[in-house]
Formats: sequence, structure tokens, C-alpha cells
Amino acid sequence: MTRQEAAHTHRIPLNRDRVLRAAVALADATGIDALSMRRLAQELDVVPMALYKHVANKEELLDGMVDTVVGEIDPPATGPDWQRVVRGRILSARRVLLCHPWAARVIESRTGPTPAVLAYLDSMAGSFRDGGLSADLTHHVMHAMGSRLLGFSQELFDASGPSGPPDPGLAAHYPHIAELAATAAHDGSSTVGGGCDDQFEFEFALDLLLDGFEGLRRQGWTSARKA
Amino acid sequence: MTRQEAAHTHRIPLNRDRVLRAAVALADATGIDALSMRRLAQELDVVPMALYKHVANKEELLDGMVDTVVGEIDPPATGPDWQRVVRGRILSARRVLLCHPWAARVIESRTGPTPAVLAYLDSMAGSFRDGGLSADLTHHVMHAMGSRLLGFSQELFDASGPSGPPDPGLAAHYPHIAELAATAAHDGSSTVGGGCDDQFEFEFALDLLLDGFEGLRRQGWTSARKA
DNA sequence: CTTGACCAGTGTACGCCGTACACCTATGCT
DNA sequence: AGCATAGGTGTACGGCGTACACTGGTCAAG
Repeated sequence: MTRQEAAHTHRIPLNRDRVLRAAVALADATGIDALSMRRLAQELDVVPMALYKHVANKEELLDGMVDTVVGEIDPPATGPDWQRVVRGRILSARRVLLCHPWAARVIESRTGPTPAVLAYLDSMAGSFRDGGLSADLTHHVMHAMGSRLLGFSQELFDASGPSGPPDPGLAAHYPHIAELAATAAHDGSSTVGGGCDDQFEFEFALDLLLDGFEGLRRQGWTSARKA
Repeated sequence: MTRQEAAHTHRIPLNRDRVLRAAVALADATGIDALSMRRLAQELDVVPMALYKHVANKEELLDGMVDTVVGEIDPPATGPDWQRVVRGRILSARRVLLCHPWAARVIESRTGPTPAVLAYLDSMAGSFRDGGLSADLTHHVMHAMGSRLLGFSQELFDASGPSGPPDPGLAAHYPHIAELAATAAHDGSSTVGGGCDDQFEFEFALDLLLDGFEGLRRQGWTSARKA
């Protein structure tokens, strides 16, 4: 067990997959802003340039990270009730994205779709089609769901800061927001703290949209273009 | 007209507002990634550090830019039809955000709300309340609208690249997406090219949501929490 | 057994970034 | 006249992504 042998044993050859996993873990642990090629290399006990044998550049690294997390989303369930199927899948996507808070922003920042995202969207479209929606309606429905399809949209921010008591200055300047904050505060939601129940909000919007889609489907909606 | 006088005349004293406007213009012209303090300073014929007399740092510059563009959104119209009012305002926001394609991402990247965004959201909540929605419903409705409230969400990407003919390889791997692309291609929408009519998609989703909200309002919806 | 191609990993270097800090210099108040 | 202040300057530092030339180890062909 010379030093050389030790080096051999503890150094798994560092393939692309290991790089991506380490990058995801690092982003999870320290935030996406702290993810640099240099820090990542350090984490892998390697010199920065070594990474470039496995990813072309940082953009491709980010693409790979996106594919890695999107690959964690459950495959679609099977069943006759398309709304159930879609709902379950989207909530799975949401769960995954909530585990990797950086992922939503990174996905949005990609200039083109990555394969895993494409596959996800494709199977989602398939679920709509299997549920009896026309291709036309499915198309518009996918657009309507927007980023909600991918389970994120935690919304911009909470409007109320992390602090506890309602800011009196805020109430003076933004009365309606203050009112909403008050509403959120004193209904006994699952989040004991000041905030509102994100999960409830998410499902509220999701169900509203799904109900809307079902209504359109039942009435045989088709995109009536004005010439 | 010594050189000194010339310097005096052509150098308007560079206040915060001029900095923000120049930053917005530069981001519009060259993209948000090309906006650096150094490039911005150069644009203003000034040394980089001069900017720091007017903005604390780059984050605050971005905050200011957000407030600048959000300030361009039309004030809310008045009228008895709340859906009309809200719809018009949101479409105004969308118009503004489409003029500054970088703005959506920057807004999402802010850690806290900026004053202009807060004011915008507040007056939007006011429109819902004036329309007869309860504070409770308004709260959830604001969440449901999500980023659509701010008029963006051009959606992740177009799924079909900028190229013309449908990629046969894509069709093989992602049949449903290919089907949607075909649907979008041969209905004679306003965009003659391959893409779909973003404006139509946006209004489709918007109206679906607004109709859903109106239904809830009419039936006196209230958030029925399961304890 | 030698040779040479081919990797994965290294080391150095460049140009860009945000910005801390010390410095000027004109302006305007006392 | 004296002086504080505000706005613009110059220099410098540490971090970033990554181009490019290299090295040592593996392995097939001669």
C-alpha cells in the first residue's frame, strides 16, 4: 500500500455522472451562486481543468444538472382518470424541485430544452392526449400550465419578509397586501409561522386550471381563431 | 470654450436615475449577461468606481432596474368590470416585460420585493378586492396567477428550436411534442413562422384563470381548510 | 518488448468580473 | 479665507471561466 496504491484506490476515475452528482450536491448544500468550477473541482479533489474532460463548459454542466434532477421525477402513473395522473405527476415534479431550490431558476435560465425536460414534457402531453384532450387543446393547455408543469413557481417571494410582526409602514403604503398578509396569518394553516401554506396555494391553482381544462374538454373546445 | 468648459457641458452630473436608465438601455441592447459595472461605466464615459457613488453595488443596481421597468406599467384603469380592469393591467405589464426580455429573470432572481413591485402587487390586489372578491379569495387568486401577474412567463422555451422543418429525430423520441408542434404549425396563426402565437397562449391561460376566479367568486368560495 | 496513440488529470496564464480603499478636486457654506 | 462634502479617479485584490501546452499511465499493434 504505497502512496501510489492509495491514490489509486481512493480515486474513482471521475466520470461525467460523478461530476453532475457532485455539482447537484454542492448546489443543494451551498446554493447555486456558490457553485463554481473551481469549488466543484475542489470538492472532487481534482484540479479545475480536469472537469472540462467531462463537461464542455459550465453551461453544459448546468444542463446536465437539470437533466439529473428532472430525471428524479416519478414516471407517470397509469389510470383512467387523466386529471389524477397529471396531478400526481406534477406534484412529484414539485416535490423534486423543492428538494433542489436552485433548479427552477436554472431550468428557466437554459436557452434550449434539455433531453430530460423534453422527455418529461412529452410524456405530460401524452397524458393529456390519453385523457381525451385534442392535440389542439393539449397544446394550449401545456402553455396555460406554464412553469407550473414543472412543479415550481414558489412565487416571486412571500411579500412579507422573514420577520414576525406585520410591518406598520408596509401596511400604510400597501394596504391590500397587508390585508392579504393578515388573512394568511390568522387562518390556522399548516405553517404555524407567518407565511401561507405554499402547498395549498399550489394545489389551489393547479386544481383551478385542471378544472378549467376539464370544462373545455367536455364542451369540445377548439381554438376558435379570428381568421 | 476651453477643454474644461467642454467637459463641463457634455458631462451631465450622472445621478442615480441616469445610471439606472443607462443600465436598462444597455441590458435591452446587449442582454443582461453583458451588463457589467465596467461596461456600464464605459457607456456613461466614467470610470467603473464612479457608479458606486450612486448605487451601493450591483444587486442594488438590478433592484433599481426592476423598479424602473415595473414603473413603466400602466396604472390600473377604472371601471365596474374587475376582470376587464385586471386583464388590461396584466396585459400592460406583459407588454412592458416583453420590451425588456431580461426583466422577468431579473425580477425572479431578486431575493426580496422591490418597492415598485410591491406597489404593483398591492394595486392588483386592490382591483380584485374592488371586484368583490373576499380578501381570502384574493389571496389565493394572487398566488394562482403566479408570475403571470407580472405579464411574463413566455414559457420555458418553444420546445421547437429556431430551425424551420420539424426535426425527424425529435418526432421519434418525443411523439407528443412533435404532434403539438405540428398542430401549432398548420393552424394559420399570426406568427407565420414555425412558432405558436404567444399572445394567444397567454390570453388563453389568463382568461381560463380569470373565468375560474369568477366562478369561485359567484359561488361564494372560501378556503375550506381541513383543520 | 517496444512503440506510439490515446486518454484523464495537471499547471500556468489570460482576461474579465465586482468592489475595497486611498486619493484628488471642484462646489458651496460659514 | 477656510473647510467640509460630494462626485469622479486610479490602483489593487481575489475570484471567476477557460485556452493551451504538458505529463504520466493504459493498452493495442508491430
